[in-house]
Amino acid sequence: MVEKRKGADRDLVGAWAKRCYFAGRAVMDSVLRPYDLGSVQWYVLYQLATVGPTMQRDLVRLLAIERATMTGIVATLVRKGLVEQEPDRTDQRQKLLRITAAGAKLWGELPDLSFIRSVAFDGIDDADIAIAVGVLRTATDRLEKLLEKGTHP
Amino acid sequence: MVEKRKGADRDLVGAWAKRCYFAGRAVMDSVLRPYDLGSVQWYVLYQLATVGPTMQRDLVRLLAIERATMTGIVATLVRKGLVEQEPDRTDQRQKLLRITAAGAKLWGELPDLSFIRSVAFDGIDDADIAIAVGVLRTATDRLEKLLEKGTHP
DNA sequence: ACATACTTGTTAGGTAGCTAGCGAGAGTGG
DNA sequence: CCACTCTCGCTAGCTACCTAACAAGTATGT
Repeated sequence: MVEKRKGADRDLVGAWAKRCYFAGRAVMDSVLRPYDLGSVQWYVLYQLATVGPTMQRDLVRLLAIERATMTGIVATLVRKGLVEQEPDRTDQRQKLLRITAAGAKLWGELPDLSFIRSVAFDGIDDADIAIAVGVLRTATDRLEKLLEKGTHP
Repeated sequence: MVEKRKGADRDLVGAWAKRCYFAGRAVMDSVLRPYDLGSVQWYVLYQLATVGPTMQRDLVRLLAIERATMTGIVATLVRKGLVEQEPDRTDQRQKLLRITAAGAKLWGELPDLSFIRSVAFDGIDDADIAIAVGVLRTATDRLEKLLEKGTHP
């Protein structure tokens, strides 16, 4: 009876990964809305506020998004006056990102977001969470490799 | 040594859920690009081709997206001539979606996408997949409930 | 019968992702 | 030294997600 439809959950991992991602982002967005900040903008500010000035291309790698996507996010933060962008002295192609005084002030006013993770995962067995991470990581690796091969003749 | 940092994986579930979702969508998009179709457009076509004419608001519920998002996706499919949209006779608010001849023809030419799930999950223990689904579902439920309470005073 | 409330879809505007293609700067081989 | 290639960021244009506000149609309560 347990074997009713073997592997039926395969169909669901992707769907739930999507819904979980969007649910988490929705909570984050709703907390950040009063501050007129998006979730990825928050992450860039987090990096610049807690780690320090960072090269734009390093942030691209950290967030695992495309260069073009980062361009837009940085442009928004610069437009709002929260972040400064200046060319590196030795390599003029790269740009260094630095939080501004206004950005640091806003960062100080933002609420702590760690409650989101608590709500989502408190009480769930750590071993189960480790298994979930393993499944997602394996699937992602395989899909990303497939994509590489497919596009790179 | 295993207990090094209890619950460290909590920080990762969200990140991997996101990457897994985007990796899957990227593969889907790259297969569908030659046909000038996006992943959600594919799903709408799938529904209309295999199940039959469907009310727009039912599709909204099936895909768990907002009405406004669906408006855009349907508009694109109508513009391409793949789908027809007509008001229901008894309830003029609702709109019925139906695949067109051109849509059915295109549907017949599309490749099978099930290989994506095989690549992602083949060889992974079914029990582990079930656990992953459980973790994602639990976290999603809690986040969605939190959001409901927060926005609905 | 009519005011009120709910449902459905649309419009407007914003966030976050993508590809394709360009240009400028930096590195490399002949 | 010059051509070639690679890297980094930007632009343009697309998909897919969201909220907020509105209009039209339906349902409901007095």
